[in-house]
Amino acid sequence: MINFSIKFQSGVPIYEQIIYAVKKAIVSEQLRPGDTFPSVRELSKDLRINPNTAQKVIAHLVREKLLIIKPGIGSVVSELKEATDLQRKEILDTEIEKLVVEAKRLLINKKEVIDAVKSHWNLDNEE
Amino acid sequence: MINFSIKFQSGVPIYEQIIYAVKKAIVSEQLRPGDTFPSVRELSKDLRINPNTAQKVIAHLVREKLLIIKPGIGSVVSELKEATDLQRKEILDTEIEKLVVEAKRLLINKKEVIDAVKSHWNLDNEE
DNA sequence: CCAAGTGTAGTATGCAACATAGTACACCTG
DNA sequence: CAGGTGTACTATGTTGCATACTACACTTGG
Repeated sequence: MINFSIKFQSGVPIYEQIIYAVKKAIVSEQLRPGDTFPSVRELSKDLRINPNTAQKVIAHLVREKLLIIKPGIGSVVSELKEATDLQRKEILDTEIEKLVVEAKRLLINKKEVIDAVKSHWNLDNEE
Repeated sequence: MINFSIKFQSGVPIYEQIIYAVKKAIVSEQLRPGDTFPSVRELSKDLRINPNTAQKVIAHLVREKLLIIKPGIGSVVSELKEATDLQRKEILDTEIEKLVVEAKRLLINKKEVIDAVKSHWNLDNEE
């Protein structure tokens, strides 16, 4: 049984879209630590994607420590981990800089951006 | 003469890196409206990239209305334009949601994120 | 006028990523 | 021990990226 939803859109790799959907589900507590996660074959069948693509998704999520492999069983949602210094720098420096540059070039106010952050922080329950 | 700097890093398309560097230069006022921008051939020579790639960069920037073509002359930095509703939605909804999801999964505080936004907003003069 | 520079368009090649299909193996569970 | 699990291959087709090269219509500046 699948416990998150996806609407595929072209232009973005399928496996990235799935990974993001899973992260969103975890962050919004639709998926909680300890919950079982679909196996490679189950995921590929339910989402009608290739087993290789499903395997790619799970491998990524394991490498990012969002899933833990239970040999012979499947995988399980893990507890959230603190960011490494490198991950922290990537977000707070690189990613946010990109966001600010794009906002500034489109003449979007600082307040609008910060309000949007606050807004998304409090409700991650979209559709 | 090139009036912005780039350090290429692998994994990201060259043309995207250049586009971003130009945006950053404009936003930080190292490039101002009316300034002349390198021609396709000049850009390809100075950055040692293929003319096609340079053309791709300029075409993108023109389509985003950051440059204006002066036929026979070259191109010129344009005034910043207000975002369309679609661009505004893309940033304030999609992009910021992605940022928040990634921050939350890495247990980064809301305050840290907002402070980083404020910080990047005031000084775009790195290195 | 005209040489030189401009943007633009086209063909072609090599490379890598993405998604697909199919097969196979070692492992653990029930 | 049958069946499910993750994992690892090979292979194909498509797409995007970067390169090389040629060509054309345009405008500038001498």
